[in-house]
Amino acid sequence: MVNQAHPGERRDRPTMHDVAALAGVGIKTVSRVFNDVPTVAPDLVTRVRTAAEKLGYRPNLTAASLRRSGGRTNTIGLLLEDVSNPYSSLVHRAVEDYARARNVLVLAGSLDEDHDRERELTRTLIDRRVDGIIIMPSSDDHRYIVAEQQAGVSFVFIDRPPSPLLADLVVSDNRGGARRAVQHLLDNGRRAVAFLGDDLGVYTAQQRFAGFCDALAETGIDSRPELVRHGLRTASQARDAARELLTSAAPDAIFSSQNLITIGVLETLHRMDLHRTVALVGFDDVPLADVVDPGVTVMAQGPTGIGTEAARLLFKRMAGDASPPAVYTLPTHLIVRGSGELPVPAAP
Amino acid sequence: MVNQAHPGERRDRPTMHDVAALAGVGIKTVSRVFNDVPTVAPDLVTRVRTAAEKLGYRPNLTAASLRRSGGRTNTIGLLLEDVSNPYSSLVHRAVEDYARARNVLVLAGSLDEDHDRERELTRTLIDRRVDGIIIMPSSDDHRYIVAEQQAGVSFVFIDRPPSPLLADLVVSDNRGGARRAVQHLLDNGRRAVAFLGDDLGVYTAQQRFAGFCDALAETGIDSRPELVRHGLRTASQARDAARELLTSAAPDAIFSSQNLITIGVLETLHRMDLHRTVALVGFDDVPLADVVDPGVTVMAQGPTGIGTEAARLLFKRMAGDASPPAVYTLPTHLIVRGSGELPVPAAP
DNA sequence: CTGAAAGCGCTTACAG
DNA sequence: CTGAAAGCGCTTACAG
Repeated sequence: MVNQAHPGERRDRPTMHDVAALAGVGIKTVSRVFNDVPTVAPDLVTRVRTAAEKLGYRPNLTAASLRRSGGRTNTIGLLLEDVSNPYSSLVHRAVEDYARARNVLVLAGSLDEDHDRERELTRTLIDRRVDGIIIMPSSDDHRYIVAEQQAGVSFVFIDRPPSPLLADLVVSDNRGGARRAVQHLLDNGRRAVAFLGDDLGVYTAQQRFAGFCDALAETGIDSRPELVRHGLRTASQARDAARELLTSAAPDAIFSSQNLITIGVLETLHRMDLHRTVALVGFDDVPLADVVDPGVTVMAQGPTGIGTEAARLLFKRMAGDASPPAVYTLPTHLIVRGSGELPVPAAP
Repeated sequence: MVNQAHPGERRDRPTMHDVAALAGVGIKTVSRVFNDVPTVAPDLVTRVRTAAEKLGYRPNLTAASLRRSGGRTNTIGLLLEDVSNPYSSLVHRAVEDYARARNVLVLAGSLDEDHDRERELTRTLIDRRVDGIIIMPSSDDHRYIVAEQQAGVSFVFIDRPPSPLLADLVVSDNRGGARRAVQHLLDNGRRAVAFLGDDLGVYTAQQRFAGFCDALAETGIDSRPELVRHGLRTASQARDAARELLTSAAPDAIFSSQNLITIGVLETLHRMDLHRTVALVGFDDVPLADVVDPGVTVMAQGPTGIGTEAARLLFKRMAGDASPPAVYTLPTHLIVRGSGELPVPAAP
């Protein structure tokens, strides 16, 4: 009778010893075969592979990494604001693709802008001995990474700088992109441009607000505090803030500094039937931007480019590059779709 | 002079031995302290914690799991169609939250509907000795998981059944949901309802098409092959297929069986200015569905519910539950927003 | 080219 | 309550 496995019956995993015994070789030979060491005699390779196949042997990579010089686990950590955020998840995919091509797996986690969670998750990743970490940080003090870097863990920051600047940073040109977005509204005849943004403590919000101010200053327009709203974190907060702002002040255009905010603003503009009157440019692209009427003009970032670049830098660091930390600024580009180019109503 | 760390200088990580030596205890005591064993004398706990703090000691969890009974790594794998797909990424977040609350980390990967990639990534996860795997499968033969289950790895499937049914499955009520969606179009006076869907080899596409047929049959409407398009995988393919279908046939309504397809169809309806004439109901919610005019009526699934339920089942299995595999069907719900309820034009 | 011994950083099993 | 020995499944360093 065949040794048929009984479902549910627990069976121990075979180890290198089992394979070695069945193949009639030493375990070191099994190790060589599974690590593709070329100097093993062909007939031994065959015997080992046959035995392994028969036993259903699979090497234990975590055990392997324990003794390996450098202790590399071939795993990297990726800490995002939220893995389900469209922007974050595109970064994630780019990092995954880059890593997978190099036989490295990605442990991803969401920080939700929580300082403590950043520390806690970083620590957890360290305890698993990841080889490197790509992080979209939520805290503003990163001195804790120094000890990890000395222990051999590489870091690359995304979107927001580590403080102090202890590791590479990959960012979009937030300030320049925001300036060009607002300039676009001004070029289209708008004069009372409102700003809706995230908490100013958030680096990107800060930079984009600075770009907003740059554009106004260059054109010689005074900034009007009643047209500015900070501290918006969700689409629904943005929706409410937009309604309040559109009711209390009279902007003729809105610059929304982030995709969730753009979505909230859009909802309000449509509800209040102002979508053909008040111009809108958003920072960061949004899904369906093409389908809404008018289409949403945005200053787009390239999450894929950011993820790929961050992964490239991380692997370079993991390979031993010890040059000083640098900042990599990626360009943004304007996608014109209609909402930013509405005809200005004739003056009364 | 303080022993200031020199940046860039590589420094070995302290181990339990180092902590034990500094604290003047055995390594087993250090182990007990870091595992919160309550029977350690308070002063020893203090000495160990102080020494660990001073050395910057962090336990090596991968080493710990090696000897631990059961060899648990406190890591699970999550294989999705694409981590950057809005639906997949919401499932991911739900799984992450459930796992994190239990001190378990998630290794996520994208399968892109590729059979080989499923095998390959599953194998990679196994080689890292994950405790369990949640998978949205792309292949149609899952006998390979039996050996892994016997070795103690738990599996839960999402969206599509394993074949044969070797593990738990969590799915939306695809067939029933599709039937109700199409019924909704029929209830609103539509009679020539078109179907746009993914490859029929994909389980969900199959089920949703069956639901489409159910609704027509119940109402006594003959199915018309010229109104059906299968094999659509991307938004742009759907966009083109919709244009071709709307040109060649004359549907008065469209049921799009998936979010990317809904997006493609929407683009075409708007471009051809048919969005107020041809009714639309999509399966699965899409972003900005509220903002488009008319709003997009959808039969929504709950990715968060699916992720949470899958995680709950996986942890139950990992805790030792050996009951027979079961199918968990989660309800879908109709979100009425306008596109499915357009007034029917008066007959000529 | 091959393999026996030692060791990676922990936990288990056991003795005191 | 505490610790010395053995072992998890591999790789390193070394001898033949």
